[in-house]
Order: sequence, then C-alpha cells, then structure tokens
Amino acid sequence: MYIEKIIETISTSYATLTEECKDDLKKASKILTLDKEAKIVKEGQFADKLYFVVRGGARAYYLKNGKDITDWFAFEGEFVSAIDSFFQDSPTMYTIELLEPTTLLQISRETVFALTNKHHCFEKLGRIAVTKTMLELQERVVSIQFESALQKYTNLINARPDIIQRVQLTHIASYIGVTLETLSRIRNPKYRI
Amino acid sequence: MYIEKIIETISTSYATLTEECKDDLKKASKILTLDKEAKIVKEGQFADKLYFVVRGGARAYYLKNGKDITDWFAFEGEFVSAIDSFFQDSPTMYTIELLEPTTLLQISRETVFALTNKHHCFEKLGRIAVTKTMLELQERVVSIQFESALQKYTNLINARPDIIQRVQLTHIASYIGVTLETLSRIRNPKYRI
DNA sequence: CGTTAGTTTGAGAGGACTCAAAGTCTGTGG
DNA sequence: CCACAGACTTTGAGTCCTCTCAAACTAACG
Repeated sequence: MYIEKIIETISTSYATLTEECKDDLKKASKILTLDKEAKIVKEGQFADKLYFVVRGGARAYYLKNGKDITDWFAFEGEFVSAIDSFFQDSPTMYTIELLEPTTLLQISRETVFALTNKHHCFEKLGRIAVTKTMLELQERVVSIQFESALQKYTNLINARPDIIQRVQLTHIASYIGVTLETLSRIRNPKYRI
Repeated sequence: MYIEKIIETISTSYATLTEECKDDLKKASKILTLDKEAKIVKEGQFADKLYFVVRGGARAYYLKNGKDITDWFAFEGEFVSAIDSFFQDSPTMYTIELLEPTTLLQISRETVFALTNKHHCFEKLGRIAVTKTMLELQERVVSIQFESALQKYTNLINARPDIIQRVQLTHIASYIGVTLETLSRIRNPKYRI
C-alpha cells in the first residue's frame, strides 16, 4: 500500500489535512511491516514513535505483580503508542506487541510535535484522535466500575465485536479486568441461568 | 475576578493564546457565580456549554439502577462539561452539580468550535485539555482494574489529596467504585491488619 | 503425533456487597 | 444557645461473585 494512500485514509477519517501537511507527513514517516509478536515498544523505553495501523493489530500491556495485563487494543485505522510516555516524555510502563503480521505507518514524536506546531490541521487531527481515545476510556471506566464480569464482557462484544475473533481470551480477560477462568465460565452458556 | 485575568490563567496553564484569540474568547464567554448544589447540566440535555472552574468545585454523576455514581470531579483551574454530550452532540447521561459555591467561566459549544477553527492556539488548548483528561482516565482504568478497595482509595488520595477534604465520602466511594460501607471500613485503621 | 500454548472445569477461600441499625455531625428554629 | 431533624458515616451480620490454586482437556504447530 502506498504511503500516499495511507495518509489519505488518515486525512479522510480523522481530519482533512492540507496538501502541504500531507507532504510533510509523507516525508517524515515510513511504512513498517512486521511479524506477529514483534514488539514495537518495550517497558522502560521512552516511546518516541507514534504508529498508525494500516493492516493487522496490536495490544499494549503492562506487568502487574508478574501478570500480563492488556490495557489497549489497536486495529486497522487506529493510532497506537505508549501514551504514558509519548505525551509525558517519561519511560513507559507498556510493552506493545503485534497480534498479527502488521503494517504500520511510523511517525516520530519529533515529527508529530513539529507538524502539530506548523499545521493547524495536524493539531486538529491530534485533538480528534485524542478525543476519541478519551471517550473510549470514559466508557470503559463506566463499564468496569459497577458491572458484573458478564456485563463487562457483553459491553466489549458490543463495542468491538471484531476483537473476540482476533485476540486470545487471556488478553480479553485482563482487558476487561477479570481472570481467565472467570471469563471462560462466563462464556459458557450454562453459566447464565 | 475579572474575566481578563481568568482568561490569562487559562492561557498560562493550558496553552498560550494570542491577543486576538483571548479577545474573541472574552467576548463570547461569561462569568457565573452559583450556589452549592446548583445543577449546571442535567441528564438528558444536550450539553452545549463548557465550563472552566474559577473557584469552587463540581462533580458529574449519573444514575445506575437508581444509584448516584460520581464519575468526575473538577476544581479550580479545570474544565468541566458533560463530555459524552459535548463531543458527540447527543443527550448526556450526566448531571453536573456544584459541590460548593462556585464561580465558573461559561463558554458555549458553538464558541468553542468557532474558536477552535479560527485560532490554531485555541485548537492547541483543546488538544492539551483533552490529553490531560485522557491520561487521567488512563490511570483511573489501571487503578480500578485490579486493585483492592484500599489501594484504589490510596491511589485517589495520592492523586488528588484535596478531594478528601472537599467531597462527601458517598461521592468518593462511587468515584473509586466501592460501596460507601466498604470505604468507611477501609478508612478505619483497625481494618488494616 | 508429541509438545506446548491456550482454554475449560472443579473446589474452596475471601473480599466486597447487601441489608439493617446505630452513631455522629450540622444547621435551623425555638 | 440548646434541641431536634435530617444528612452523613460507621458498624454488624450474612451472602455471593470472583478469585486462587489445581488439574484436565483441546488446539495448533513443527
């Protein structure tokens, strides 16, 4: 897939970019195609890249008491980065790994900030992308807060039906905040009396 | 407090605004001083206002199975709105009520969007404010997800020590996702053996 | 096919919930 | 300035959902 087409997709789905901005973006970004399980960010690093998923998917996870907790999924058409690090210039708690063979558009933090300052349209794109994430997190807080394991699972299926097909149950379990065993029981229709 | 000074505070703490932008903002916004318990947004409304808290505080809550769940606090120097409605132009699930006698700067959604399009600096301010909220929500998801009631309470105290003095325990309990009774027990030192 | 990763099933324990009641604080009126 | 009402918080007892630990089952891959 040509880089122009990818940038056009971004421009269409997030915020319209001017030709000059698209051109600047094109010059400063590059396409990566990586294997499943490749790690594009590792815990402790300063995450100085932003990625746009062209094809495939990724998950961000962190370790809590030695357990792998999935905190975020990103698939085609979505941006992904270690947000704790990218926005605060601190070492990240996250590792981001690819769930499938994946094609990414890679943009450096430096580029993002430069384009953000130079082009109003790119700032807008950033604002819209961040707003989208904020609203998604908001709904997640509401879902996690006072719902049963079954309800949280149902909420996820409704919000992102594709995830179930593409992600291991282990990761879905930690994403919605239940143990793998509980998730397995929930999914068994007998459980729902 | 003069409106110029409030806008200057915003400009200093979020993103520097040009004189023209500050002027436009000044013309289109107004100061409100309201009593404790006043509701600035009600469930079911289209929230067409954004507020900046000059003095005082507010909480956003929603009803779940008849129970009042606090979802957000805002105090001096923070923006507050019914974000589900404000950004998606849909009726809100939230009611926002003042916790104290409060002074607010009120800005209409129309103004926000107009200034966002007209001034790059205002777009930037929006991006920064939204990013701040996004990161806060992110930490909240992590805190809620796999922590005990005591840990969640401790996290909140560390993140916002002022809240405990200014907000009822009932609201703090629902904010961190535990019952009032559990919160009360947690706060009793005897409980922690 | 054997090996390993991933998922399901089982049994028992525990943290937080619910329902209930007793305290404690705060503000208003006599 | 005290007393009472209502709001808020604490304490108690019992229950239940989800967790933990353990083991069996299943699928995927070389």
